[in-house]
Amino acid sequence: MSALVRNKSVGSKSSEGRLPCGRERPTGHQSSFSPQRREELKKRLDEFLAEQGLKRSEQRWQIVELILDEGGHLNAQQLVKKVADQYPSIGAATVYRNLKTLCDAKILRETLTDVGGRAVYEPYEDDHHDHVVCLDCQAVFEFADEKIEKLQDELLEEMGFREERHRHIVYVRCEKLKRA
Amino acid sequence: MSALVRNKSVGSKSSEGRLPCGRERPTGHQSSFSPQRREELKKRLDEFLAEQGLKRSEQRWQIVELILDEGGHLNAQQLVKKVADQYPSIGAATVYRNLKTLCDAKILRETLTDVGGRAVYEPYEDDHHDHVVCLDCQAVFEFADEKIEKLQDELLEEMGFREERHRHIVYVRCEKLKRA
DNA sequence: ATGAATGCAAAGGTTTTGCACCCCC
DNA sequence: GGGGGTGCAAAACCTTTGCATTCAT
Repeated sequence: MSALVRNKSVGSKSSEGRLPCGRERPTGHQSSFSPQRREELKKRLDEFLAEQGLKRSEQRWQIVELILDEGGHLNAQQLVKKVADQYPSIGAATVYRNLKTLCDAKILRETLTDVGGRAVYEPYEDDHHDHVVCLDCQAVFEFADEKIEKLQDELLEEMGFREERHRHIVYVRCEKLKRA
Repeated sequence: MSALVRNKSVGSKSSEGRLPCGRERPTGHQSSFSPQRREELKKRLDEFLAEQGLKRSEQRWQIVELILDEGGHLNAQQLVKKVADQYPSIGAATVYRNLKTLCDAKILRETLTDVGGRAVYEPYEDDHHDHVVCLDCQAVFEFADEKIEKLQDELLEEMGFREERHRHIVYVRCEKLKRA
């Protein structure tokens, strides 16, 4: 089918191979990046920092490593918590400031997929995709379908608008997952 | 076409027939409810309150009237502000508590269409629709398309999920509106 | 040494909660 | 009169900002 499905991210405890709700992850799930991808992203950040005259502080890299460990979608609070656990001396303000920098560097991008309406950060990629979010455990999956996008654009055109960007989120519940 | 387009709501100053950005509203826009619809909704609320053993306080009805005046989508802060303007003695907590009650009563429903990621309340209706939101002026319009919904459900099915609910928001910008 | 980055704390903004008082049924 | 509702203030949250200090270059 036309659906490009990449279940590659998840909520708060990625290292254990389980969803936040305690279930096994769906097969095919990538809980963190390949070493190559990690290096690529760090190199990209390095270049950005150099270009912009910004600095390579230790905290910056510690935060980046944690984000890369996570491998997928996470929101600011999750990251703040993760950082507080690993590096108690790093303050929340630093995390927020670095999230902003990482978005500027196009290492991350902000999307609004969170159940509570908060921003979720995901690895920046040029391809577009939308999200499936579990209302019970906050796990986030991705989906993409050009047919839907095409219909949407035609519809907006008819309405006299032009899409700037969009967000299409489908909510599901753990208990009703047929797999995982 | 299959698109059911009902441009019936808008941001903060509905009484003036203009969008928040100062433009004229698109033709066909309904800035508030018909007297019949208002009565129907108030009756529905009345019944709900009676059923639940809740009370008909004056403040409750004042808030409801303001919501009905608005006629469309508004978020909690907009309502708090509106209430503070009209009835300075009503506190914000009362507004929030009543918003919750109105959702329970299925007079309103919560959707997450707001640019800042905050909940927007809209009249509860059994039909489903999605939203077009202007990033510049926060105006909210509705759209619906069964073809998109059908594709979406098929796709989710393929992924092994079952939709609980969804949110599909297309963002546009005032400067680029071809009409309005 | 110069400017960026950090940590801390304070301030902002939004929503929730506790509690005494009020008032609808 | 009893329980829901209100108002106020305080508390909870999350995020941003100011400022002195530290650190990278």
